[in-house]
Amino acid sequence: MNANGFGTQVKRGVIEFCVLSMLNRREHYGFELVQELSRVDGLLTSEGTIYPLLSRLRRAGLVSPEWRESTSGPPRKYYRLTPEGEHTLDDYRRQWTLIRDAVNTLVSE
Amino acid sequence: MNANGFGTQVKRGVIEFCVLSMLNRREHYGFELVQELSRVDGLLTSEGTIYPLLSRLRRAGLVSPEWRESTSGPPRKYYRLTPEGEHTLDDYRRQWTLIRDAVNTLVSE
DNA sequence: CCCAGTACCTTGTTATGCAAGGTACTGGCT
DNA sequence: AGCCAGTACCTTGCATAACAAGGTACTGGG
Repeated sequence: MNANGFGTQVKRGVIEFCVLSMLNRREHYGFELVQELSRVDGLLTSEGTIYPLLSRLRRAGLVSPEWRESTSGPPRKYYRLTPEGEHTLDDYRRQWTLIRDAVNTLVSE
Repeated sequence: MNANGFGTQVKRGVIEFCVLSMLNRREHYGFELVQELSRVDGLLTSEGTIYPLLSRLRRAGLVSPEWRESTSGPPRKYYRLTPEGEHTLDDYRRQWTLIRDAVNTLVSE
């Protein structure tokens, strides 16, 4: 609960920020987000994190989903950012920069 | 719950990292930590965050407290890092660097 | 004499990462 | 035919931590 705790806690909110950014670049479906995030060192995540997150984002009106068939498996639910999602992403970018720089300053001494 | 949510969630764990770093530089008492952290843009925090955090750190053996009199008010509980605390701080530094760089990469496109 | 400041603490609410489990379809191996 | 791994969606329950709000106790100034 300690060795893993730090990563777990910091990821709170950071994951949401990352997902919004990825959806801003191009649309993704949930399973794809899990795989791409897990490939990044330090952001290992799971379906139990991403699917509820996507539901929250949809309920908040930040993303909109669209079912689409796949030739190689079950249908996929693609998500893209809404205008409100873009606005929120801008907000998060500012807050992330603030916090990141604050931490770097406090910690580098 | 959205405008403030991001900051709140990202701070989870980040605050612990900051406190450990500050205690590594020199000993601090709780009220002092609240004031110094609140002076930093983006890390605004409160006693309801810091005191429980210090208790957790003490129970985990990462910090050790020491009461000391003050000439200008109630006695203060000064905390300093234990050797185990220093070890944990090194760990957190590595994890923070990983996550910070991962987020910066994912987000800057 | 009260009120603001310093300094400690706790309780309850809320949010969210994650493990674990469930459904359903496809394709390959034996 | 039978089975298992992979793809893709989802939910429930647990543990954790930030924060608001409230409580205690001492000090010094108006």
